[in-house]
Parts: sequence; structure tokens; C-alpha cells
Amino acid sequence: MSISPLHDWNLAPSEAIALQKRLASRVERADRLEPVRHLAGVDIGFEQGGEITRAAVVVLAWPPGASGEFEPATLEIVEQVVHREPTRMPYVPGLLSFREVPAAVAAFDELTVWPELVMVDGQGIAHPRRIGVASHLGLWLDLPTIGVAKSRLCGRHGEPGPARGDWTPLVDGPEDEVIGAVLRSRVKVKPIFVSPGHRVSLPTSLAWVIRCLGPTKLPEPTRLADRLASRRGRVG
DNA sequence: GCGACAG
DNA sequence: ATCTTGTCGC
Repeated sequence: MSISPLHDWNLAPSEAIALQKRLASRVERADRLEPVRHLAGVDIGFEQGGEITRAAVVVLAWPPGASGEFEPATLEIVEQVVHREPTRMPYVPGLLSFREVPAAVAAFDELTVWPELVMVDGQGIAHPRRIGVASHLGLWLDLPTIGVAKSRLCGRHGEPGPARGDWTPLVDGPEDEVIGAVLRSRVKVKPIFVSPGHRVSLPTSLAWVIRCLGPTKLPEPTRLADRLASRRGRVG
């Protein structure tokens, strides 16, 4: 499957910021998704001191199947791809997408099964210019995306309740605009930050992340991609 | 000028 | 993100 490029990725910081401001208006915050049959998780890892970028995509079947009587539902892995390429940009807070999206898009290019929804390791609109890596990737792939981050980039929030599934809004700006949710995905564990990426609302984003929660703090799509990208899990 | 700062 | 030993808990 080929994806048409929308711009050149080797930009100076000021140019990247200007581009984000233009692209932000194209990010859709209302639900516009097809029935989900395949869900994907994406994450990027690095090798050789950061010289090599590893993009991992894991495609899971939906709905989940029961692994057996009294066993929890399991998300079956339909396909996995690992794409390696030279790293092109350093990490700059707020400009993460310019470093990670190219490799992620290349990995999606190798998929034979196209998902209807994607969970990305990082922020969606919970970003200074409302276009984090999840939103940016969604724009490029023209797919609904949800951002699932392990820590905060911007915004204010209170402490979510102690129960699994408890959450509190993440707000930002002078008007306290709601840009995401701080979700307690596991009891007694630091919460995760969920935000709409592209073509998905916050309620829908939260619903999907919660229904994909497995035994660990991260939802299964992101957890599996994380494992693959950091070469802990199976080989690519 | 002084912090804060996804991965 | 990645580099890394030991340690706490189910």
C-alpha cells in the first residue's frame, strides 16, 4: 500500500512549528471511523545509540476471542512489522512526530492488513499546537488514531481516582480546553495520558483504551508494539 | 529571566 | 528513547 507524502520531513525547528500550525487545522476531533475489525498499535525504538530508528506496528483482530472458559478475552495478533532506517532528527519536545512518523509510515507501508483504528505511543491533541505524534500520524495515514502516552507533555490535571478506569480531564490554555484524559489503567500505578489523535473524540478514545486494557498499565496494542520496538519481544 | 519538556 | 544492578512483591 502506498501513502502519498504531504511534506518533506527534514525541516528546521521553526519551519516544523509553522507546519504544525497549518496541519493542526486538518486534525479532526469528531468521530469518523469505520467498524473496527483490525486495531493496530505503533511504537518507535532506537538502536546503536540512536543511530537507527525501529518502527514497530502490531495489528490485532477485533473483537477479541476467548482463549478458553473462564479465561480473559485475548486480542489475536494478525500481523507484525518492524521497519529499520537511519534516524533523521534528534528528539525535540513538541516536535517528536518529525523524528518518528516517517519510520512509522514506512512500517505501515509494509502491512498487508489495513487497520481501521490505530493507537500510538505518545500524545494526540494533548500538544502545545494540538498536533502530537498520534494526530500527525493519523493525518498521514488518513486513519483514526488515539494517543496513549506514559507521561505529560502539556496541560493541567488533578489526580485520578484509585480504581482501574478512573480518570480526570487534562486541560490546557486560558479557557481550560479539554485536550485529553489522565487514566488510571492499573491500581497503584502512575496513570497514562489518553488523547484524541485524528477522527476520534475523547469519549471514544477513552472507551477504546479501556476496553483494550490487559494485565499491564498500557493497552494491549501499544504494549505489544512497545515490546517489539524495543526488541524485548519476538524478533522482527 | 526561570522552569517544563511525549519519546 | 537508551544505558543498567539490585530489589520488592505476587
